[in-house]
Amino acid sequence: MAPVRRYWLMKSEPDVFSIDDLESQGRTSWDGVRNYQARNFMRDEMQVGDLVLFYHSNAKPPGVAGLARVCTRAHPDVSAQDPRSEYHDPKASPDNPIWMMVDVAFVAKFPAFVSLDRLKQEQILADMLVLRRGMRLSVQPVERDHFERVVELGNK
DNA sequence: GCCAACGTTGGC
DNA sequence: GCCAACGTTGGC
Repeated sequence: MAPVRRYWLMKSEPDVFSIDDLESQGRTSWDGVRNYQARNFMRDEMQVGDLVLFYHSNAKPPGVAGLARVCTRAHPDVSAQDPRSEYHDPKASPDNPIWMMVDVAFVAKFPAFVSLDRLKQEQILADMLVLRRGMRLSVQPVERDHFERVVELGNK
């Protein structure tokens, strides 16, 4: 039975890590997620091969900058155990890492950046999670129809 | 810089 | 378990 591919949106502040950074590095461990719901998506539902909308948050303008692919299952985010890391969590330990991450690989930078304003103009995307008021989740599922439409917009 | 929305913490 | 206080997110 072929696995059902899922689609995701992951937020990154481009001042910290942008789609260009991912392109030059090829792949990265998605460290620093410190929200349980976001962690649970990575830990419980992400599969190798899932595709990801790479979203630039806290940016001018905010929006979807490109595509990435999940290339590992979830594994411990060891930055939580590093006292010198800005992502340090004193409750995390080798026996109880608490926080998890996946690795993602660069797939493409969109020829046309899909701004948040542009997303809001699309009727078909009206109930996309990222457009919901107060939606702060940095890792969120995306419906296939929504994913495909965003990719169309990005490739225009 | 503002601030609404949300998640977490901790006293009770 | 409640909830006020606090910290963070993230668009504007």
